[in-house]
Amino acid sequence: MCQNHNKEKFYITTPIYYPSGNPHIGHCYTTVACDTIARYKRARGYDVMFLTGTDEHGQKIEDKAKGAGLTPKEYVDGIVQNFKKLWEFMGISYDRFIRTTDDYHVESVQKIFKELYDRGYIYKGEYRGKYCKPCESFWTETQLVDGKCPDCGRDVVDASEEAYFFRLSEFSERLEKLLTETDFLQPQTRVNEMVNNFIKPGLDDLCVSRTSFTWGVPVDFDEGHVVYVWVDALSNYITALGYLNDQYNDFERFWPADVHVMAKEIVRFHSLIWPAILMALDLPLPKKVYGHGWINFGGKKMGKSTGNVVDPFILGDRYGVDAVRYHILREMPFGGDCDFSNENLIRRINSDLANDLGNLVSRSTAMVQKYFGDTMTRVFVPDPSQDDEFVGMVKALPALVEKNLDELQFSVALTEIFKVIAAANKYIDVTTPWILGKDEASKPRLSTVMYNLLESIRIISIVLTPFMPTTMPKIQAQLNLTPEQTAWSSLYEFGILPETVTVAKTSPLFPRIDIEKEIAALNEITAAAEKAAETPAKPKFEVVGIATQIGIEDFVKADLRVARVVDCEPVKRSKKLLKLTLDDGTGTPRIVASGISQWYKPEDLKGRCVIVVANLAPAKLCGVESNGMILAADNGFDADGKEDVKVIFVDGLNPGAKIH
RNA sequence: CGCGGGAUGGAGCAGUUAGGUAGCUCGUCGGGCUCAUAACCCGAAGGUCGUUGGUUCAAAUCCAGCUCCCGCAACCA
Repeated sequence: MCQNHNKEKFYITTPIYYPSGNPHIGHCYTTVACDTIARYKRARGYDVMFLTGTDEHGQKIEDKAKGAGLTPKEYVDGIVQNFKKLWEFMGISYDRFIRTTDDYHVESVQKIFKELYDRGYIYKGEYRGKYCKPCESFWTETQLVDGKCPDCGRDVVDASEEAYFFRLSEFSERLEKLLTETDFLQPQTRVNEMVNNFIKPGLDDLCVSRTSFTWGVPVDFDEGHVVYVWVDALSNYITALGYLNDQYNDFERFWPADVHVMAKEIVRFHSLIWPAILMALDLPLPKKVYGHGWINFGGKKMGKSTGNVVDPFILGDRYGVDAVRYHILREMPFGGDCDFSNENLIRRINSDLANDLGNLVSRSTAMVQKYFGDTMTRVFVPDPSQDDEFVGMVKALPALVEKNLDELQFSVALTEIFKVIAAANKYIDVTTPWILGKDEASKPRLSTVMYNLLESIRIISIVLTPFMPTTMPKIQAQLNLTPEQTAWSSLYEFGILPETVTVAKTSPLFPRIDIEKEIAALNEITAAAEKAAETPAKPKFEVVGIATQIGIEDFVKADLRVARVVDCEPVKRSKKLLKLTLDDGTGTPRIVASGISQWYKPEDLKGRCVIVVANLAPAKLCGVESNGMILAADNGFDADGKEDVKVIFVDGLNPGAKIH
């Protein structure tokens, strides 16, 4: 338990992922990035704790499980296996994997919740919101669609439930200082967003318990309450170290975390809520929170099928896991988003990995064999005009890589490494070994040239190992390097490679890919996958359950009228709304906003007669005051699997006619 | 006037914090080389840096307005 305590520690985490679906390339990015840092830090001699895991509670999981006919635990057990399989496949060297359903975590969360309660940071209050009875869900005003439940489209009612709240508002000042006066949150651009959007308008206390679902950690001192996501999920970073549990005993050793890495959409929780919880517990704060960008597909967010094969298993199988790791880390700029396409992936593999790196190793080892046989002994014959610039670049590389990896700038680090690879290829052109090889007298000079090349390849292979942990050892094996000669500490000297070196030639490390054939093949896979996904989904119309019985007196309250659409235009700043001007027979134009722009264009509606709920209380939607509601039917799903909605048209009837 | 990010040669990006000859990768074209995975090296073409106006000797960079794209909008995990 006390081993390694003379070493400096380094604690890095991914978020715990939500297993409501299988892992995808976005999860891969975060995890591969953390893995690369973890490997790098281990190589530099740190005692590393690399944590990942899954956040398994909540309504959504409960629903998904129900849909699949499983218990929530059965459901997440399956998905979690897929996460673990993917991490193994991707070569992720995590030290610990936490599941929020693990007993020790549950135990700790209950204690943390109680501790916060005892300290007065959690209090019992009332959670108010809009409630949809059939869905048993609470919604905020802003989540409602046309004032209705975004899930089922039915009416919602004002309702409240008893809930516990965390006094987040008390931490505003300390949080603002933390964000604006330290480099806690990286990259810096995210700070403005947090401060302007959340701190300045004033932080509200946070609802941290629920009674509307049961799949979660029970509040042990108040039956019926379940700990809501924040305390449950965020605290994984300390419970996984043994905070308030007996499962582990590393909290003193590893906390505070050196860096929490995550995608930008959950930066808010990690830079506001999590520090506040820690402040309330009187615990040290993590040193850094790093929010990276997203992998997009042609500008679209990932998730839907876009004609790209993005299944990491398929890509890894076809091109090698290291190539996929390399590509996503190389492509993602610091702080920004990147576009992912199979074409770019293949291009990058061909140009960087096959042509530049793979071919460099191949031609270098081949020349040693050709001119010296398997074993070469260097006779030192330098030529400063040819050697010095190149050797200087190689010597400068380790420091550059370290600097950029310390700042999580993967893309820049790789760019620097590949500049040296390009310089090595150029060095071959400048020194023309094939000419030196023709004359026995120039063999000594040739041996120096080849030595410099092999030594630079040794160094390149070491700095690339955290990125490509499978392929680099192959290169090192070709040069017969010992562990001492591949240690990170051996980077700081040019000339570690023995004077007498034996090389082996192997098959290409990164075979070139025929881009057109490959894209065609991938498109076929995509098409097949889409077809498979579509087929069972097609006849998708489900009759939703009939709502609670009402009396005639309830029904007649609704005044339904025929109305003619006089004018219609899209609502600015809204994706779903159309603004309709109706003639309802009263002579006064009636403005109604309706969330149907996905299915109807303004010209589809103009002049047609619809049914309007005429006595509905006005509601303001995206700046438009809506007086009433158009009747429409949820018609299940169309051929593309998208929701289908049809407006009820009653063309030919008199505007104003009452319907009963 | 909700908040934030973006708009730079055919594609993808850097450069904008501290204004001073517009850079990288891929692609295209021409040349070189032949050790190598038809790869490597050199060179060329290609941009009024979204738009309008302002500050300045000088603006991709600073200021103001506008257009378009993307994301977020607090209890969504």
